[in-house]
This record gives sequence, structure tokens and C-alpha cells, in this order.
Amino acid sequence: MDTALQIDDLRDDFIARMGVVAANDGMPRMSGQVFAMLVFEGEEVAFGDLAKGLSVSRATISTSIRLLEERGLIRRINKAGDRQDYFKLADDAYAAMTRCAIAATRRSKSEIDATIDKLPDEATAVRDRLQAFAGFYEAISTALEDATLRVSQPKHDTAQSLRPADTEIEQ
Amino acid sequence: MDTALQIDDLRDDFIARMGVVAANDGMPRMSGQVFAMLVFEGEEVAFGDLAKGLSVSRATISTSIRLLEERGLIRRINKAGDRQDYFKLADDAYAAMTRCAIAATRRSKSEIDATIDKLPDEATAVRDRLQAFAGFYEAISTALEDATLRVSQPKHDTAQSLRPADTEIEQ
DNA sequence: CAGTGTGTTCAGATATATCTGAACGCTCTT
DNA sequence: AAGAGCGTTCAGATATATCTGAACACACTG
Repeated sequence: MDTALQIDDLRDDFIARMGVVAANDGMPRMSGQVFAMLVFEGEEVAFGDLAKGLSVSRATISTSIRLLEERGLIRRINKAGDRQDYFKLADDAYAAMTRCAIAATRRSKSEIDATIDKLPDEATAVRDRLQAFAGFYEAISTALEDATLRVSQPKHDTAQSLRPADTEIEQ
Repeated sequence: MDTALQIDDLRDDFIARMGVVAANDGMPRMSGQVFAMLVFEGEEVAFGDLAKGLSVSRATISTSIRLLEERGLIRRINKAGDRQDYFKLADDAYAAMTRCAIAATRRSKSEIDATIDKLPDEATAVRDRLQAFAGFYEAISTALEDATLRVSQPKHDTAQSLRPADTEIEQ
């Protein structure tokens, strides 16, 4: 019991920290906290439990989840005989995060390229400088692509993988 | 003259775009715009010209510059006989950006590690999951370190490199 | 078919980061 | 030594992103 309480405190602390990390990454804090809760729990978590566990409204959970789903970081699961939606980390959650980072880097680069394309031919010095800048984003992009190969899959909860699979209907 | 006007429009458009890019990266928009102006101009730009060119107060320039200086992205230059401060991109500006990204990734990882260290021994499943999460940041960190080798130096303005160097006192 | 529980949406409230204007200290000039 | 110009700081204004509560549509239950 003592350990269980300690674990709960650690979980809440972890969730709070990941909220800050997410905010530093330009993500909504709550999205980071939902993700953190799913990482910590390992097994599927019900929509309502997310709201309760994070002490926020269901509306906030709804929008946080939409963002995480759009990015392919989490999966929604329907259980037969249960009207609530459940969520768990996507099997390739970390690879998906990397893909998102790559996409963001490419968008940044293309903003530079847009200006390069419009430069008059004689503006060679400016073009060189902007291309060096774009090259930076290109280098980051390439590095992240290499990282995709090294990123491992999230660990599933052991108990979870022993359950019968036919009670879940993944969407 | 027609070309000169067009270039000015392109510059303003570029600066506006880079402000948005910076904001997406979790940086203040103005820091991105100051950086963009220095990239575009290539040569040193006076403090006052930054404020005028970006249509913001000198206070804003001051704080934007502090951030960029702290990160090692720009250099402050004192010219003999001129009381204004001048700024240009650091020689290793893009490498510095990469280093900042690495540092941010490491900070994120250490937030996870802080929880891992406090976990009781028997929480093996949770530990495995958090370590997989931390491994993601580790992979990104490693990839960015590789990128450092590939990131090139910003191009200097050609005219600039022909000027006598003894009129500048870099700090 | 009314009632309950579910997730979504959206206008408005809230919190947060960002920018400004004024005051300040400093240096150089005269 | 007074004045002008410079960059910095900070309280307050502003803008923006984020969260909430209420209304809604839908599905299942009794």
C-alpha cells in the first residue's frame, strides 16, 4: 500500500514534468500530460479516467486526444459492451513523433525555399546565405530520418498482451 | 531601382515567414525576425536599424538580442568611433542552433530519468516503458549530434570580408 | 420512447507569453 | 560638468494560446 501510494505520487510528478516538456516543444501542455499518462499506465485508459486522472474537463481531453490521434501517437479502442472509448499508445508512437519532427523541419525549410525561388537572378549573395540557412534545416531533416531507424517501439503492458484480443476492436 | 524595391519586399516577406517559423519552434517571434534580418543582410546591422527595420521598440530588440546572444547565434560588434552596437550572425550560427536543440532534447530526457531514478525496484514494467520513452530522446539527441558534423557555416557578405578588419572590435 | 451516458464543438473565460513606454545608468562629446 | 545618444530593465498593456462549461448529436438501456 505504501508502495502504491508512492507510485501514484511518482506518476503525478511524471505527468506534471511531461506537461512542461510538451510545452517547451510547442505542444499544448495537456496533450503532453495525456501522452505521459498513457506511457506510465501502459494499458488502455478510458476517456473518463483521463479526465479524472488529470483533473481537467472532458472537453480538454477531447481536443488533446484529437491532436495526439492526428499525429498518430495514440490509438482509440472500442471495447465490446463498454460505451466508453479507451486509448493506448500507438505501436509506433516514437517513430510517429520523429515523423512529426521531420515534417515540421521540412515545413520550415520550405518557407525559406519560397523566398529563394522569388529572388532575382542577380541577388547571388542573398541566395547563397538563404541556401546556407535552408541547408541547416536539410541537415536536421536528414539526421532525424536516420533517427527513425534507431527509435524503438514503446513497451506494452505485460498483462495486456496476455489478455484475449477478441474483446478489443481497434479503429 | 525596380529590383531594389522588389528585394525589400522579399526581405520583409522572408522576415515575416521566419517569425512564424521561430514561433512554431517555441521561440519568440521577434528573435526569429532579428535572426532572419541578419541572415538576409549578411553584413553587420546596427541596433537602431534593427528596431527601425522590424518596426518594434528598442526594448524588444534588446531582449531578442539577449536571447540570440545567449544561444551563441549572433555576435555583437563595436566599431571604433561609432557608439551604436552592431550585430551579425555568429560564424557557427547553425552549429549553435543544433547545439541548442541537443541541449533541449537532453533536458527532456533528464526529466524522464528523474522519475526513473525514483521508481521502486519492483516497478519493472513502468521502468521499461519510461526507459523506452527516454530512449526516444536519446535517439534524437544522437541524431542531432551527427547532424552537427554536416551543418555548414553561414555565408558572409562578400563585400564585408574585403573590408579592413582593424575597424571592428568583436566582443 | 424517454432517460442516461458518451464524445464533440464552440463561445467565452483564463492564463501565459510577448511587446511597449518610461525611467535608468552608462559613455562619449562639448 | 551638462547634455545627447545608447542599451537595459521592468511594470503594465496587449495579444495569443489554452481551458472550461453549456449545448448538442449520437447510441444504448430500460
